[in-house]
Amino acid sequence: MTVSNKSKVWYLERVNIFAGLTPQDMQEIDRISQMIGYRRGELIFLRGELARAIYVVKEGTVKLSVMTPEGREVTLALIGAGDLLGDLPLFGSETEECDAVALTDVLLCKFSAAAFELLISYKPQVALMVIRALGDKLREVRTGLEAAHTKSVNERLALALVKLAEQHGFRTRLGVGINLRLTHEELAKMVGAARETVSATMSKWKQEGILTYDHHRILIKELPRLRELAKL
Amino acid sequence: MTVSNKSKVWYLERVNIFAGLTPQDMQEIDRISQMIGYRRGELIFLRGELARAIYVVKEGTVKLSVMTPEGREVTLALIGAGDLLGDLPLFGSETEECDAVALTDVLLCKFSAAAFELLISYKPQVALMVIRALGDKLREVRTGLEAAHTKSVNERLALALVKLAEQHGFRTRLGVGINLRLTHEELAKMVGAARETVSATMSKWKQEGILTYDHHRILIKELPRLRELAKL
DNA sequence: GGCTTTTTGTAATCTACCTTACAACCTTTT
DNA sequence: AAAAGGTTGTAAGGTAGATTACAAAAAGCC
Repeated sequence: MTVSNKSKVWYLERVNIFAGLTPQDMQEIDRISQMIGYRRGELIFLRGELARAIYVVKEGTVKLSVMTPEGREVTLALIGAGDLLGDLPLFGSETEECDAVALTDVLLCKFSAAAFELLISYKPQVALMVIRALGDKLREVRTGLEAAHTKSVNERLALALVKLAEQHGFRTRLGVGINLRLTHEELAKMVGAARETVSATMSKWKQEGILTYDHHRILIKELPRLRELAKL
Repeated sequence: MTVSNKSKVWYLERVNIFAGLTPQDMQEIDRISQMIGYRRGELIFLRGELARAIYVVKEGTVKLSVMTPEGREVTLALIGAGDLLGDLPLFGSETEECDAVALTDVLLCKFSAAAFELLISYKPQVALMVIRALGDKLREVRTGLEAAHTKSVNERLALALVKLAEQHGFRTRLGVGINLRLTHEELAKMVGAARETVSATMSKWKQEGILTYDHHRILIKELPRLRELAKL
């Protein structure tokens, strides 16, 4: 599903990677990129595919995951608006290293490897922002690894929910809502746990009034208590 | 311990980040950088310190770790020759996010944040190599996270040893040696396990002839079998 | 060479969490 | 409306691996 090429600039202005560029620069970026939309559930790329393009997420969120040889899925990251997506040769890998699926309807800005590389070569500002974005990702995954090695499943779950609330949540009168239609199964894959354990803990927290959920929509009612539970 | 400033160029030539630069470029890098040595066990920086410099490892290996609030240490990565070290503002963080300790005697090439940023700004080639280096790191930590979420302690230990053999090992007639003076405690912090579990497994593998160790020096005798055990 | 400190080996508990197993429910399809 | 498929709640049983606890061995230090 390819979207009209007009007025991408409007979107691009609020993207991290391109922050602080002049309108002319934005038009140049507009020229060399292409807008692509995906529906919830659609596949963006698969592990092992030739990495021919890099994407910047404009709207929506993308799930990055890998399949173990035994067929278990592990979610490595959720990529939201303003983030980079893809493992292009530029980043040191010929092929994609993860599967990418649209978790919501998604709007992506697509660059060919060559175009992006060229852009970086004569817009050092963009290079710096890419470096910063990668640094942020690295830090986030490291936090996840630390958690996996030292925290209990419940602590990791609380941590994941806090992070979701911060990065994808929206304030309401009753608390922070998360609109990603995450099933307990999905949460389990994010924290590295069995779905049953996640269900048990979620329903306990629901009873304790820390959060609610319905139709795969989570509402965090007491974020501070969740923070405590995450030992953060 | 600061080392003489002469003839750094000789070293710099074999560093990933600066691969493919001209001799003039190397001299420019020589001019804006500073060589620093650390002894085994010395502290390079601590989490929370202002990140004022970035380092490129010339020789030796550095351990990156974090301390949990409860006082447990988690090893996040070993940084070897040619790698980047440090969380400078450029990467999106004002302060260092980890502790860095010299695991062997180490020789580092130190850049001030400003100098490095400037270097990147007018040497896009360097920017590309930095991006590649960060991409590699990211992929490595993701593999670790996947392992933490799906593999058993023994599989993770086997995996860590295979990686050590590949990245820090040297071939001998009897197998691949690892000269990092790693105690079982250190191995445990790398794979997220209790030291006792690591000791038990190591001594089992020693008896089975897969590896030996003595004086904290590990010799992998049957790398292929270790790969099997890692389910790789 | 003796003394202290660190590292290793091993074994007996104990527990968090996975696995297995259903039943109820909800959602989408026919 | 019924059927099929996916999601959730809950509980019993099993196990990997943490914890605790020592003793032996090695390494660094005086």
